[in-house]
Amino acid sequence: MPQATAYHHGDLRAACLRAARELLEEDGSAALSMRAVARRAGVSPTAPYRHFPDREALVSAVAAEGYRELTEQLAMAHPAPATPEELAEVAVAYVRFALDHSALFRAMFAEPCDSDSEERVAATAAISEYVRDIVRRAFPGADPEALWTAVWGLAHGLAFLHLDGKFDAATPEAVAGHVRAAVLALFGAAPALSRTAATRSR
Amino acid sequence: MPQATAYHHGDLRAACLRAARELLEEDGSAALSMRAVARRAGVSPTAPYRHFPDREALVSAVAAEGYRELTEQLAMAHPAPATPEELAEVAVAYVRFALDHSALFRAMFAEPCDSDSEERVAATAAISEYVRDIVRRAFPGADPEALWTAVWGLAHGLAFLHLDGKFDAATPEAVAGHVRAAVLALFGAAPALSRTAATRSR
DNA sequence: AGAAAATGTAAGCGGTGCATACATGAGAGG
DNA sequence: CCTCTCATGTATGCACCGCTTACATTTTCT
Repeated sequence: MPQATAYHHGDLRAACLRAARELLEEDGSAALSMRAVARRAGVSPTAPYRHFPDREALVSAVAAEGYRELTEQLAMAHPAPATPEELAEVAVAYVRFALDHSALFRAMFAEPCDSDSEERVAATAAISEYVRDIVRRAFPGADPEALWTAVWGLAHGLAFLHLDGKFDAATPEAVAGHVRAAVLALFGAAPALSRTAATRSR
Repeated sequence: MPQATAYHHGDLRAACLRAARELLEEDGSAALSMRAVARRAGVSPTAPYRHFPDREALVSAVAAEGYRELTEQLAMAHPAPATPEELAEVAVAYVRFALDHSALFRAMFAEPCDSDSEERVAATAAISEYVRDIVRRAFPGADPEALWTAVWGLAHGLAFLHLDGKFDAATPEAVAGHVRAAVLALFGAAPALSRTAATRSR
């Protein structure tokens, strides 16, 4: 571990990540810039390039942090969801994370990424695995590959649509209620749809 | 309608929109810039500002076009979907649109927008209405507000996850099969989940 | 101690959004 | 027909951006 001096920072990489997170939390609308990160870290504009080859690498690194935190939040919402209500709570946690850390969430999913960051793909693989396990436990009989995709997609889509202001997101409670209702409606309506389809095919 | 001369363009606003669309289609990774649009339209760098107060206004205008086109594509996939298979086809069309016009789709949904564009909110309202109507027709008994939200969210989430390379999107057929399977799995698995929940609650 | 590698700085290029001031020409009022 | 007005174009300039290249400082290895 390097020593901190007047000239050398000591742990600039970590300082950059911290600065980037702070900037994202403070101004969710502004795009993250290398120079702003450098300023925040109290260092010359080009210093961060010693630790991140380009802007995308920095974004990928903070995104990877975000993936890990999101996974934690989901686990905290319910350790092993099995009922529709419990699954809905996990979806609520997913959407809440997106709204509470909107800029970070956008960095994680909305920016085009070349997926060249090893740390990043590992973190996304981890969250995928987590959702997959939930679904496998909850739906022993179904096709897990198709179903975990659908569940993740549902939560992800609701998160993005809320983020973009397509739905009312005035209060956290309103959002939670909305997401819960949507998830439960989809699960609850499926039998009705199947019945309808069966009736029509007669 | 103004006349075109050597000095005055004639219909620069439309030319800017066309140029913006072309740039988005050509290089889906680069961010749309006012100056690039101006160059493409063969006009000075600041000329577009006469027709769009800022970059966001231009993006909103092309996004509004995108919403209308997306709605068309959905209608073309199936005029009045009622069965799970038909609904899945609409979802496939949604995801295909996102992948075929990835930069446009990102402009429509991934960029933070202050929703100050009247044209834009009207176009999003139209697509919302379209999905709502589909769901109302297909699910006469269910809570329409919650359910159309869920259906849109599902398609939207699958689109974004594919766009971000979270799933294999090598061929259009693979994507279509994936989306179809996900939608059908969610609808098909719901009864199984209910049964599981009922069993556990005993 | 001296060489080499790591990590910082300084300067500069071409790009961007956008504000401000100026140029052009089309259409309305007389 | 002439002039005035104003919509629509241009020119210029500022601050910011990502990133490169060259240079300075410090640590570490031999």
